[in-house]
This record gives sequence, C-alpha cells and structure tokens, in this order.
Amino acid sequence: MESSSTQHIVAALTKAIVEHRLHPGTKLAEQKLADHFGVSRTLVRQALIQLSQNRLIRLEPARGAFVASPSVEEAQQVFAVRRMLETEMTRAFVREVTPAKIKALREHVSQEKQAVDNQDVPGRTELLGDFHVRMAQLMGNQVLADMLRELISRCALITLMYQNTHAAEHSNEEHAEIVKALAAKDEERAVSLMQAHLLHVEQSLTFDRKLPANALSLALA
Amino acid sequence: MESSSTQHIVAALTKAIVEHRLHPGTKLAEQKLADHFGVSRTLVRQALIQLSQNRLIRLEPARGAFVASPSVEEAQQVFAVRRMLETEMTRAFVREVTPAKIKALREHVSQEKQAVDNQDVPGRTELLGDFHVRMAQLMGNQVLADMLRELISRCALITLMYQNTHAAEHSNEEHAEIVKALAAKDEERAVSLMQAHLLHVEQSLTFDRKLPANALSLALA
DNA sequence: TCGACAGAAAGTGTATACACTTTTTGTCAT
DNA sequence: ATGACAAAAAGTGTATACACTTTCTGTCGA
Repeated sequence: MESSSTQHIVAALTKAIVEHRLHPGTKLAEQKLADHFGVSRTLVRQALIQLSQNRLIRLEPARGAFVASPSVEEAQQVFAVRRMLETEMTRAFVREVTPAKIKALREHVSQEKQAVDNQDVPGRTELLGDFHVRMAQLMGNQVLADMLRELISRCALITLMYQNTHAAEHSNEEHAEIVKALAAKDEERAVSLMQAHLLHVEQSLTFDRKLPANALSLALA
Repeated sequence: MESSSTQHIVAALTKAIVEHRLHPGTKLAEQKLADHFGVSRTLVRQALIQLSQNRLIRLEPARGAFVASPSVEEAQQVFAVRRMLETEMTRAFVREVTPAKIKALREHVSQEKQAVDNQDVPGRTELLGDFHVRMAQLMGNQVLADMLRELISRCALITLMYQNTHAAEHSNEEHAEIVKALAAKDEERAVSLMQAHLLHVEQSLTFDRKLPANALSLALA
C-alpha cells in the first residue's frame, strides 16, 4: 500500500503549517481539503491521521482536525529534548569528524547565508532547520536525522523565527561558528556553542500570538 | 475525529509485534485483520498507517503491510539515539532529584522484580521498558517520555530480550543500581551505569532470526 | 434585547463498492 | 518433470453512501 496521494497531502499541509500559512487553531475540514486537493475524504483522513501523529494537528472526536497550538510548556519540552540529542550528537561528531563532513557543512551554511541575504523566508527557514538534520545524516544515523526533523517541525510550528530577519542572520552565524569548532575538533567549544544556539532559538519563542486564522484556500494556494 | 476503534487496533497490533507474537516479515492483510477485529478495512488501514509511522510495520505500494524487519544497522542507530537521550536525561535527573522521585523509581523496580520472579514474560518486558519512560515522566518531560516509548517499542521489535530470563534479571538489577546512584546524587556513576545498561541491552541483539511466521489469527488470539 | 430551543446544515465515523494490481492456480507444450 | 502463460482469486487504492454528532440559524417567549 502507501498512496503517494496521501503523502502529497501530508507534505503540503506540513509545509503550510511549518511556514505559518495555517495558524494554530485553524479548523481543517475534511471535505474542504478533499475539494482543494481533488481527492476523496478517505485520503484526506489518512493524511490527517499522519499529521496528528507528528503533533502538527490535533484531532478531536466528532469535532475534527485543528492545527496544533502547543503550550509553552510543551515547547520547552521539545527544546529540552533537542538539547539532549544535539549535545551528544555534537560530541560524537567531533570524535569522527572528517574533511568531507566539514566541507558538506560549510557548503550548507553558505547556502543558508544566500537564502538569508536574499530574504527568501521559506527557504532560509527550511535550510536553518536542515543544518541540524544534515549533521545527523553526516554521522550516518538516519534514525536520529528523522527524529530531529520531526522535532524541528514542531519547533517551527512554535517559533516565529522565520519571520525575523535578524534572528535568521544570527542563527546562520552561529551555525558557522559551530562548524569552525567542529573543524578544530574542539569538543567542548562545539558543544557549548550548540547549546547556546539552541537556547537562543528557544528564546525567540513567541507567547500569546492570537493572529486571525487565514482562509484555508488562501493558505494553501 | 479520532476513532477509539482505530486506536484499539493499533494497540493490539503493537502489543502483538512488540511481544513477538507477530514475527518480522509477516504479511498483514487488511481484510483478515478487519474480520478479526470485526470492523471494515477502512479502520484497519488507518491503524496500519499509524503503525508504519511508528516503524513497526512497512507498507509496500499495492503489496500490503508487513511486520518490520529492522536491519542490524537500523537497530544500532536506534540504540545510539537512546544512549544520547538517556545519558542527558540521567544527568538532568540527578540535578533535580527528590525523595518522591526516588521512591517512585524504587517501587517501579520492585514491580519489575516481581514480574521477573513470576516468569511473567510480557509483563516484565513492558515494565523493563517502562522504567526508562517513567524516568522521563518523573522529570516532567512528556515529550521525552513519548519519544522514548516509541524508541523502546522499536527496540523490543529488535531484541529477544524478553525471551531470556537471565537477561531480564540482569536488566532489573541494573535498574536497581541506577536508582541507587541517582539517590546518592552521584551523577557520573549514574550516567556510566545507564550507558553500560543500554550497551548490555543492545548486545542482546539477535542477528539472523528466520523464525517461521505465525498464523495471524493465532498470534492475535 | 436576550436566552432557549427546534429544525436545518455541515461535518465526522464507518461500511461498502468497484477499479486496478499482484499473486496464485491450473493447463499445456516442451 | 518443468517452464510459460492465461484465467481466477486475492488484495490494495480510492470514491461514495449513509448513520450519527456537532454546529449554525432563525423563531418564539420572557
């Protein structure tokens, strides 16, 4: 089994949620989504179930699906888990660093910089998150990479980082510093830079955002 | 939305897979499952999608669902992630340890011991895994707890730990030692005990198990 | 004006139908 | 016997139908 249609819907909705085109709390009615994607409710439901497992939406019995609105507490827990994983990942990275891995990270950071300079908001959000996933992949741990990707999606749902050009520049610079420390095999410095970086991202958390919900069709256009 | 029927199917299949009543590679035909649970294929499919996201089953387009058979490589990655998370979790636990938390863990370990002594195989498997989840919950991080539960399910699919009375006793004793170190606020000892424990569990990995697939109805009875 | 309430509208929960694909089965020629 | 192949069987992929629940809307009485 495994319909690529369903996966397409999951991807489109994930992107819309992570890029904040769909705001927390927005109702996702099955028939409306079905019409929009030109499929039946069956496939939409399957997609919604997947998204609820990713914690990007919330399903309420007999009431429907809503874009998740994580509490501040949950957000802090997500970041705490990221710090745990990435602290250890950074340590491990230093221990098995190679020139090829450093080169790959440098290239990634320079792509980031380009997106930041071009004010490419969705592009830079994705690239800034992918830096962390890329590190996991370079270490050859796909399980870790998948897990980080999921956590980072949840972070993106939470933060408004993507909106703030200054914060994006800052993240990009911090990535560059981390790569330097990795290249120098300076484990303690790399770890503390990573931890500081994650704290900075977390501090860009936005509380009480009560934006008006976008029209569904508009957000997915 | 959210059918409790679907969740019931997910829970039953998860249990069967984790307890090795359904072996890796077993085909899970939708209609057969639907008949078994007395529902339509619709609900079975929804359950299968969830299980595939948990990596407990594998979905092949137009061919159906099969119980996952993780590679040795993937198993090692899962354990690597657990070590990352639980190393840091243990450190954090020591820093905010309280008598109440220690008491809760002691009680858990004694429950484990009872299940091990009684040769209650499914019970002890569950309890031995839950020790780690319980630690996360006691630290107040539900996100971490959920993530560990998922990783531990994947571990259970991989290991034959549950079959080996000796290994179960060993795990139980190691849990008790870890709690002692936590109670003594000896961070380094707690961390190294936890790391050693996870390595031991990982070493009980079984390679090349080519058991004959059980009949589906039998496994779910 | 406002709240309560009935009926209509919209929406979710689940089963079933049907097209299309894969797998199995049985036959026939070598 | 064995391999190729066609027909049948089984199975997946998706749409639709319908019962039941929630939400909306408009009317009536205080």
